Amino acid sequence: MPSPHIADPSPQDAQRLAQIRDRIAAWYASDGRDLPWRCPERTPWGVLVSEIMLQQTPVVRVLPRWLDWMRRWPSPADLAEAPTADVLRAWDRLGYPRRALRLQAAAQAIVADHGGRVPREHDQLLALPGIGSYTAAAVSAFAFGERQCVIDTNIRRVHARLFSGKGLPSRSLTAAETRLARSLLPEQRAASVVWNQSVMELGALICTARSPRCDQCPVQDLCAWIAAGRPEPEEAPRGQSWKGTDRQVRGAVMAVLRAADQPVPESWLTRDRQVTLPRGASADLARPLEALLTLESPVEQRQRAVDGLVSDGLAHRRGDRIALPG
DNA sequence: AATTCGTGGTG
DNA sequence: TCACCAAGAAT
Repeated sequence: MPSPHIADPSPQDAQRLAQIRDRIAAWYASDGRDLPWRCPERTPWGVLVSEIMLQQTPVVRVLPRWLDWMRRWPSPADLAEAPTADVLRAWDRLGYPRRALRLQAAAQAIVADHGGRVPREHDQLLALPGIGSYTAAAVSAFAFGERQCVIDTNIRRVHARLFSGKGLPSRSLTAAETRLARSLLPEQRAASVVWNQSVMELGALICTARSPRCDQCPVQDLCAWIAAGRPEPEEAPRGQSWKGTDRQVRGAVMAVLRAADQPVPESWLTRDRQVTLPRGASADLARPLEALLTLESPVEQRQRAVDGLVSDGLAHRRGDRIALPG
């Protein structure tokens, strides 16, 4: 039964922790992915963009969007002055398009308050729109090499299994988890960066949520969860509702607006089962519009979704038509 | 603390 | 097939 190394770890625990660090670091050096936001030429801005895009979004989906984005807007100042419609279209289908809005707002704040350079300190990053506790720590650590306690979903899962012997972490981050994570973080800056990065990568590639590849894990023999016989997770995950919700309609409306090269009549977005396409509608407009119009959602729900997008700043009303802002 | 917010791949 | 899941943040 491994103790959680909170205050005064025993020599045994200290030795086990040192082994864990070394092995995971060695595994990361040989098996870690070669991602463009990890290459030596990366910029703090590139790291920040990647962290925002990667929120709740798989790496494979982010890769092509990140490459285009960095070529088009290689600095915060470039993004700051871009038309919002361009930003939302470049975001494409990464999901949660409010992130794109906040990323641009963050770029504008970086220009206004930090001379156009991404700040390196946690508190200053945290003050930027769309940047929370995780992203602030991640940018500070991965872009600037600072010693930060990074806690994301991967790291939480590895900690839960390796040190706490649980199948999965609880739904929300607890104070005990944060304490544990702090106690595990190496004192030296360079070592702390490697620890953050390598544990996160282990969670992403080996210690996965669904079917972990324990046979490939470098610390299999040191894992508290395996020692406990891989017990099932305690609380069942709560599903993310989607079908028949406003989110589904918001997504469909955004798809139409992204594809449209001119403002779209609001009635097309809200009338139930309207199938007549606008005269001269392009093929790009027709496809998502058709998908939207066949959604079995009440007219009132569609109206609510449109209103929500407008009030969130993701869409703009011009008379009875709506379009992307900017 | 519990919800809301997109999108698409997958076990 | 269909929940579940993916480098969370804001409220």
